[in-house]
Amino acid sequence: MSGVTTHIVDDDPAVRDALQWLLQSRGVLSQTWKSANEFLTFASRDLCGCLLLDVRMPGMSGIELFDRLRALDCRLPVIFLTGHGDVPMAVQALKDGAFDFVEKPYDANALVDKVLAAIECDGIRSARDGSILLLRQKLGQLTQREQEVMQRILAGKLNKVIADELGIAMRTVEVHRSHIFEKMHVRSAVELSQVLGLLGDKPES
Amino acid sequence: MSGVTTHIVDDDPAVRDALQWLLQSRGVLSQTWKSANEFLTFASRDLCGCLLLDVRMPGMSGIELFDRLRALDCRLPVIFLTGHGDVPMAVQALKDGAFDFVEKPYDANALVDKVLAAIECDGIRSARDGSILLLRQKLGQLTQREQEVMQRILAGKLNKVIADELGIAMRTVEVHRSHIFEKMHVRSAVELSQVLGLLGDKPES
DNA sequence: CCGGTGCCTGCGGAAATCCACAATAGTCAC
DNA sequence: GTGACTATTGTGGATTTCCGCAGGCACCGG
Repeated sequence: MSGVTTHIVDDDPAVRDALQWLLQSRGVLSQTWKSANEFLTFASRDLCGCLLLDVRMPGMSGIELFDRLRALDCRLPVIFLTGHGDVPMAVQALKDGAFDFVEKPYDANALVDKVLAAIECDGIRSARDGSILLLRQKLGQLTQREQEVMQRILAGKLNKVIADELGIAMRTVEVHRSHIFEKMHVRSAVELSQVLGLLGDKPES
Repeated sequence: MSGVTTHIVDDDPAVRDALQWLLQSRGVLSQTWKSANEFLTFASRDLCGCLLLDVRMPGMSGIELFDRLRALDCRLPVIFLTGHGDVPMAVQALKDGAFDFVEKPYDANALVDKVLAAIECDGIRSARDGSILLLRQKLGQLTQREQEVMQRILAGKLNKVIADELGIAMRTVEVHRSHIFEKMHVRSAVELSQVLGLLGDKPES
């Protein structure tokens, strides 16, 4: 597990250093990358913190890196930095889920504030993602049959009906039911439906 | 109930007419307003469609109108139109929840597409808002006591425990329970918790 | 005063849930 | 083959839920 780190991707060494120094002066750990590709080889789903991304770079652009990260299911909040941005580009980036879009030259204090906000936002997200992951893990422990039964329990069906639908004895349904509760760490169908409520919701922020 | 309408707010008559004509040519009904104030007197929570908003206007600016509408709980998706926009302004608007931010001169086809997207988005939102409203209405029909009981049912407590906590007989709890199910139009505690799941979720889109 | 509503309670029974104990059978890996 | 896991079923009983029937008490508006 890599800690909370701000990843800086920029082809200009001076910019990288300035940003790293700025963040360090405010107590924010950071790591720098010379190109989109370099970061991409390192990127994974479970990074924590945020990403400061230059738009215009030789090779892969920041925008393209952004898209690729999304494809890799990397949900790190992204703050774009650019000296040659225009409104449509900023709008598109934000609509695609970027956290912010800042023009160079940037205001140091404001930028740090944005980074801090992004980090906090990511903390919330990753906490929620964690509990969802745990939930999926528990769900994965369920047998095929148990999942079939669970689905019908959540539909509010009586054990008798479920047994009928699956062509098995009511007693068997009861056994599955108790196994489900045990594996999902809940003690009633109500709790179960509440816990599973998290899954259906869209992961917006 | 006013139907799905695109509201155009711009101080320039030529722009208003051009936009209205453009939208009409693509089958989108619209209504025009000469100023932010004029629209504000008309605005209400239950408008349907979208809002095309000029940023720079004499008197109240589009941004300010936007803020006021949010304060009035008017959730109409807003597309900003401006000839003098900059990146920070666009970023701020989008982060505040604007649907889009378009520079003049605009591309006619692209703009109409954005309007259509906004209208569709609003349709989804208003449908969800409608069901939430209905839900709150049903909740409002519940007696004080019934709400207390419901809360404990959702906590997964047994009737016996609930009776104990409220200092009443178990039979009474049962009566409340059945009244709750009846008023909420559900037939089990599981359904109840699922229906109420909609309320807890943030209304993002 | 009377009717309506909300809140509370008891009785008794049908139906459903929960659970311990006990057992059969198929699959799969070691 | 043996052991682990899964699916299945049964018996029997304790507990809980659900519901109709019946009644009491308080408050409030006509």
